[in-house]
Amino acid sequence: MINWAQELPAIKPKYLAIIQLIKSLIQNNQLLPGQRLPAERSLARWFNVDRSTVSRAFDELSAGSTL
Amino acid sequence: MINWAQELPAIKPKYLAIIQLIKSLIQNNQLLPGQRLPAERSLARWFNVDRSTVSRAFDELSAGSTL
Amino acid sequence: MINWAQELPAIKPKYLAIIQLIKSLIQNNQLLPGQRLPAERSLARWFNVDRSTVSRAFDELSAGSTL
Amino acid sequence: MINWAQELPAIKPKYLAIIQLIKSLIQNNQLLPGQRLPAERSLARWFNVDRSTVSRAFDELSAGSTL
DNA sequence: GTGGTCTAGACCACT
DNA sequence: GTGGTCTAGACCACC
Repeated sequence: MINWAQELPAIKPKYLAIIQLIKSLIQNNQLLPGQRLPAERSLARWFNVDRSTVSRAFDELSAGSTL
Repeated sequence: MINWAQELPAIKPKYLAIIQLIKSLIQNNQLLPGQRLPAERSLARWFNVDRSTVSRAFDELSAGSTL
Repeated sequence: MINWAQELPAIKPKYLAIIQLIKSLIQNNQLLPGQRLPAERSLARWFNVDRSTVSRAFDELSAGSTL
Repeated sequence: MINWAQELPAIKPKYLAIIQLIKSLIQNNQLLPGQRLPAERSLARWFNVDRSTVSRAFDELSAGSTL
C-alpha cells in the first residue's frame, strides 16, 4: 500500500489535506479500494481529526470550491 | 468499513472513480438531490482530467448503470 | 408509413441516427440478436464519422436508454 | 425537401443506391424523419425496385460489407 | 459562462 | 485486428 503521508505535499489545514487525498486518489487511479469512499469516521481517525473536519472537506468537494 | 491499509483492487478507469466520488457525496448527504453539481469544466480542472472524462462519468451516472 | 416527401424533423446528433439505423436493422430482422455488429472502426469509416461517435452510439444502445 | 436523385452520385446497382442513401442520410444529419427507417415496401416503391432488392441493401448494411 | 456533440489523435490489453 | 479509455481540441445553442 502507498504511504499517502509521504506521497502528498504537506498541507496546513487538515481538511485541505483530506480534499487533496481524494483528488490524488482519482488522479493516480488509486481511488476506491472497495465500493465507497471511507466513512467520515474512518477518515477522521485516519487524519486524527474531528468528524466535523472531514465533513467540511466533503462540503468543499461537493461545492466544487478550492478550484 | 474498508481497511485502507491492506492491498485492495483500485478502480482503473478514472471516470468510474469520479462516479464513485459523486455517489459517495450523495450517500453522505454532502450532495443533496436537486442540487446542481459543479460545472464539468471546473471538475475537469479540479481532477486534472479532460472534460470528456467528467462528461462520461456524468453520462453513466444519469444513465443509472453503475451502483 | 412515413411521408419522406414532406418536411420532417431530422435527427441532429449523428450518434442517434446510427442508433436508429441499427435498431431498424434489428427490427427488420437484418441483424439477428447475438450476431456481432461490424467493428467500430469499420462503421466509423463507413459512415464517415469518428470512432468515438460510433462508440457512443453503441454505449447508448447497450445502455438501453433510447427506444 | 432535398432532391436525393440529384444530390447523390449515380450508382449502377440499385441496392447500392439504397445503401448510399442511408449512408448519406447519416452523414448529412438528415436521417430519420420519424422513429424508424422507411419500411422496405416504401423504399421499394421509392426506388422503383422489388422488395428483395431493398432487402439485399439491408443485408449489405448489416453485414458491414461495401466497406 | 454552460452542456451537448463531434473530431482526431493516442495507448492499452486482449486474442 | 478489437474495444476501452483518455486527451485535447473544436463548434454550437442556451442563458
